[in-house]
Order: sequence, then structure tokens, then C-alpha cells
Amino acid sequence: MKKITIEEVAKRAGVSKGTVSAVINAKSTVKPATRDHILQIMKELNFRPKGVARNLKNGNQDKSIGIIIKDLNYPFYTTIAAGAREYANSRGYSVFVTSSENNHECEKRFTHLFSTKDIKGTIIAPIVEGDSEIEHLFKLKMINYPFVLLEDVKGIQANVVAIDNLRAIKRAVKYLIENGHSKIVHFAGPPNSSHTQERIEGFRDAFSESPLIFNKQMVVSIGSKYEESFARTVEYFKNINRDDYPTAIVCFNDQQALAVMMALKELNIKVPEDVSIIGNDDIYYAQIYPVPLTTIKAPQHEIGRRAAEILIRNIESTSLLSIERIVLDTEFVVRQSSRVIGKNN
Amino acid sequence: MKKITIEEVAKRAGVSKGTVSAVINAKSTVKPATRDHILQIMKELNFRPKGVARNLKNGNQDKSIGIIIKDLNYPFYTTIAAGAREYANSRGYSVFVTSSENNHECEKRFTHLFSTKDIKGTIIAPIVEGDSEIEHLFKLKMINYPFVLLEDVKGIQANVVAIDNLRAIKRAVKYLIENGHSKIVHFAGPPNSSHTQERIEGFRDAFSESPLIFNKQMVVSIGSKYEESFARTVEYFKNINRDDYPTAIVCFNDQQALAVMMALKELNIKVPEDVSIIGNDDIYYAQIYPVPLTTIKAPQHEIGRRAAEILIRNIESTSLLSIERIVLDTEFVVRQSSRVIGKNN
DNA sequence: TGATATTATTGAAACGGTTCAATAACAATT
DNA sequence: AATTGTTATTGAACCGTTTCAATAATATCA
Repeated sequence: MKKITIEEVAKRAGVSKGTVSAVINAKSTVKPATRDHILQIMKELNFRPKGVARNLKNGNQDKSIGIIIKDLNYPFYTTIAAGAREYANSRGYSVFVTSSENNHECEKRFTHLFSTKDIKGTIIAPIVEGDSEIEHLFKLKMINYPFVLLEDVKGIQANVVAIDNLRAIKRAVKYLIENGHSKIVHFAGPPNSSHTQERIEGFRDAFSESPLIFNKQMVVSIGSKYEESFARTVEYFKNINRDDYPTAIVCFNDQQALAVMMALKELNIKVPEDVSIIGNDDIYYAQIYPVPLTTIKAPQHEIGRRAAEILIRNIESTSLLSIERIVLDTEFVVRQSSRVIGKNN
Repeated sequence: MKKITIEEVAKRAGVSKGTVSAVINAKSTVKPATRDHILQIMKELNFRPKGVARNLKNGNQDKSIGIIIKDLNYPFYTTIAAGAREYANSRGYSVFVTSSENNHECEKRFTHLFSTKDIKGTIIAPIVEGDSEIEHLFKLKMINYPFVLLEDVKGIQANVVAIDNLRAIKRAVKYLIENGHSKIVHFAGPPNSSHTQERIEGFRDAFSESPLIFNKQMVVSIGSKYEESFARTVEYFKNINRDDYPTAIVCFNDQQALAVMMALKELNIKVPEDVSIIGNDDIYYAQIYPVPLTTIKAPQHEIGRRAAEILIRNIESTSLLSIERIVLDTEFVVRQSSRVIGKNN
């Protein structure tokens, strides 16, 4: 099937390309009759002018950036995106959001699409699984395409804005230990995720500096999707004696923590009386959880803002800038899903 | 400052454009030494090849669609986006999400950007305030750019996938009346929003078919942003006698309902014993609200899916398709934030 | 060393629009 | 009917890449 170009429309309408172009761009110089006629032909042929060709001549002036997050429905990520958007808007940039759905192919596709569509730079929450493939990032570097990662990626030098999950978890566990918890368990996230690994490490590390000793049984992989986490939690508790219940569970993230809490409710296990629950992220809704969630607050907004700052600085620089790496602090916020043991309480 | 093109790089490297192009595209025909040299120059000049020009030659093959929602952080919209994404992905399309933040200028900018970047079609949650400007939509129609609206827009014939908010609210109010509520109030959303109007109308209509009579005092405008809604709710209750408290509040949406609930908690007013609360949307978190929320469930996923279906059908059609308009049903889901009056309860 | 095969590079054409100076068509004026 | 002014249309040049047949440079072999 023949491709329909402005040329084709012009031919069919018996006018020149220039006139058709004038119609498309609503130039007032076109005689109404001609205009209507051309419009008619355009409709008949279902002519869609290629933006690409239009932009080429004009030099593509628009200011826009992209952000690739992992989940469009998880507030942690959308809040980061919101932070980026606010800053970007203040600098006159539009932002395009995209979700990789934790799929590496998606991530690759989007980095390519963003650069290819002349979106001037991209913030990427990279998928880091084992020794993941990073050729696409090298490609971006080759064409000097500005980007900022929201997590370290082994093997590549790039701008990063991140938080220290390992230390954050460690602090939370220490808090529990110091407050009398003796049976602490970590509900780990999806295997192969770098976040999962980091958190497991942080969890383990906390013990090395405490009287308690770590053992592998303390880490239970239950994923982070609602149904899965819910089911696994039920299963976990059904398989142990009441006496062996953990006094505290450190969850992978707030999303998972919700599933865990709902499961405990179903099992008639009380939070925090029977078990303390610690989340991670501090998403907006954590405050209204069945029991308001004790969690590790990540400065989501700031992450987005800082990433956008670096990105735009790079976009607007005519020379290659040196690489920046920023690690932001988290905050441990105690709400009602955790309790202190052995003291007055 | 001179613009840097492939030409410039070629000149500086003492090679032809073709060779530079080969390097950019990782063609294996380039001699390593040449390659390195060119790469070096590219870096020095901070050369960023224009995607626009690359695509022009290649005929821009990628399959992608856009979606403009109103709020990146409100699950109602991100769930619609997720529905659209799932379907689009299954058809091989990538989706770009964008938030207008309820700002008309943003909406206009994005419709333009999407078409201009050769994103093949766009789903738009349009901002409809009074007689809003719709020239940008006419422009899309002129260039036969495929789009689907998530709400009717007066004055334009276009594909629409929507829900009947008016009827939904009406049904909810009738339910309350039938269940013994006599003092019902509507907490309306942001003024100027079409949603707000629709819901007010639906609320009012419900009375015309009931023994109760409507009066203007029953509609209270409290916005939908957390702080604002919270403050206005407190204010509202502080200004009326305990005897005059409404028995039920029909909220603008779930987001607002949360603020209302939190305010009531602060005021020590019990839900649903003292006041029943009805939400709207049924966002994911409504089930875990301080009291699980009775609400009107909109088929968010399906909205997105159906819109994407129509969109892609139009994108892939070589001829102009006839316009579709789909109105999806809502479902009234009773949870624990509402109660029945006068019966056994 | 010359002939041949292989590898690397060139450069003109192409992609599909927009632009704008030049020109054509038409209208108004004398 | 010729002149001037105004409005509408044309078409060639251009935007910055990629492509690929043609050619140049280099390696291999007899």
C-alpha cells in the first residue's frame, strides 16, 4: 500500500505541497475554497502528516524529558515522578512517564524510544538483576544522551541519585533489637531484584553488631505482589507454632507490608501486639494502613527533583559534564505497627 | 553557538558523514582505529545526533501511543493507564504517560507534543471547565490524528470511553434514601470541573424521585486536595449543631473521602455510626481506608483497555473510521463506611 | 609483483515535511 | 484597457540523518 505524503495530497488536490502545508499549519493566506478542498482530500486519504518530518525543518525546539519507572501503580514511583515533574515544569520542560514493568526489554525499548523521539534526556529506574545487560546504556553514552539512574548499575559510569537501602534496613533492624525484639524475620521481595538483595544484606549486617545471630531461616522470600505475598504469609504462619512466631517482620516494601498485614488480620494475629511490622518506602497510604505503618521513609519527591536537576543541567550544557552521584538519606518513622518489648509497654 | 551535526563531526574527524553514521549505528564495517577516533571527536563536541533526522529516513516504524491523565498520583488514573498499557503492550505498542495536572495549557502542549513526536495516537482525559477551549482537539482532527477522550467534550465529535457519573451518584443517593437516611449531604469537588457538576446534578436528581426534597445547602464545596478537604470538613462540622449533622455524606471521590474520614476521626465523629461516608471511584486503597469505604466502583482497567482498543483500531486503519462512544457501567459497592438506618441496625 | 579478494570509506540520493522569495491570479482604480 | 495593489500559489532549497552502490585502500595469494 502506497504511503501517503503531503506530495500525494497535493497531487490529488491539484495544488503544490506548499499550499497543503499552509493548510496544515492554519496559515491564513489560503483561499477558503482551496482550503476546504484540500481538507477534504486530506480526510479522504486519511492523511497524517509525519511529525518527524515537520520537526526536522524546525529544529525540534521543544523541551521535554522522560522518566522510566518500574510500576505506574506504585505510589513510591509516581511520587518520584511527581517530584521530577515539578522541577522540570519549573524549568519549562514537559515530562513523559513510562513504565518498564520490571521488564528489561521494556527498559531497553524505552531508552531507545526516548532518545529517538528527541526527548532531551531521561531519568531511569534501572532494572538490575544479577549481571544485567547494559548495552543500551552504553549506547546512550555513546550518543552523549543525558540520563540519570535512580540506582547504581554495575559496570557503567553514570549520574545516579539513590538512597542507601542497605543502611536504612540495618538501622531499622537495630532499632528492633534495641527495643527488645529477639525473633526478627525479613520478608524478602522478588528474587533477582537488586533491591531484594540490598535489603537482605542490610538485614543480615544488622546482626553482626548485635548480640543476636543471623541465620538463613530469618529471610523468607514472599514476593511483593499482593496475592502472592498474602498467600505466602498465610502459609508461613500456618507452618510454625504460635510460640515460634516472630516478634517482628521487616518487610520488603510498603506494598508487601500491606499484604502481610491483611494476611495477619485473616489469621487473627494482632499487629503490633503479636507481631510488629516494618515497611519500607513510606508511600502516601502507609499512614492509613489498617494499622498505620512504621516504615522507612524515602524522600521520594526529592529523589525526583534532584534527578531532574542533574538531568536538565546536562541537557543544557554544551560540553560533557562530569558525573554526579548523590545518595539521599532515609528516615525511620515509627507509627503504630511496631511496638517496644520488655519496657513498660 | 554553532549547532553540531554529523557533518561537523565528520569534518573534524576528517571522514565522511557516512562513516560517522556507521559508528553511531554500531556497524561493524568501521576500522577500530577510525571508530575510536570518531568516538573521541563526538565526545569532545558533545555531539547528540538528532533523533528526528534519524527517524525521517527510516520512516519511523515504532508503535507507540500516549495517554494524558490528570494526576499521576491518583490511583484512579494510573489504573486506567495500566489498563491501556496492558492492552497496548499485547498489541506491540509502547505507551507514554503524561499528566496535565488539571491544567489546560498542559493538555494542549501534550496533544501537540504527542502528535509531533510521531506517537501514533493518544488517549486523553480532557479538562472540561465550562466552555473550555478545544481548538487543539480540532487540530488533531484536521491532521487525522487518532485520539480517544475519556469524557465527553462539548462541541466536538470524537471517540469517547466514559462512565455515567451522574447516574452512578443518583443510584448511590437513592440507596441511602431507601435505607433510611434523611439528612444527606454532598461534598462537592473542585469548582469548574465537569466531574463536580455531573455529580452535583446526579445528587440533586436523586431527590426528585424521592419523598425528600433537595435544597442548595445540601451541596458543600470542599475541593479534593487532602489539606483543603480536611480543613473544610472540620470547618463544616464546627459550624453546625450535633443534631443537625448529616446522616450521610456523598463524597466527590475516594481521595476526598479519605480526607473527610480523617477529619471526622479528628473530630471524634464515628463512621458509620454517626455519619455514613460514600466515596466514588473505588481506588485500590479504598478497601483499607480507616473504615473500608462504601463507594462507586468505576471499571478503571476496562476504561483504559477499551480506549486503547479503539485507539489502536483507528491507528491501524488506513481509512477514517466512524466515531465510537462507549459508556461503561459502574457498580455500587457497600463496605463498612455506610450503614442502614431504622432497620435492625 | 601483479592479480584478486577483502575490508573500509565515500558521497549523492532519499526521507517528508516547511519556508519564503518569486510569481501568478485576481481585484480595484484610473 | 492599462496600471497598480492585493491576495493566493508555487517550487526550489533546506533540515540532519541513513542508505547503499561505487570506489579506494589494504590484505592475500600465486
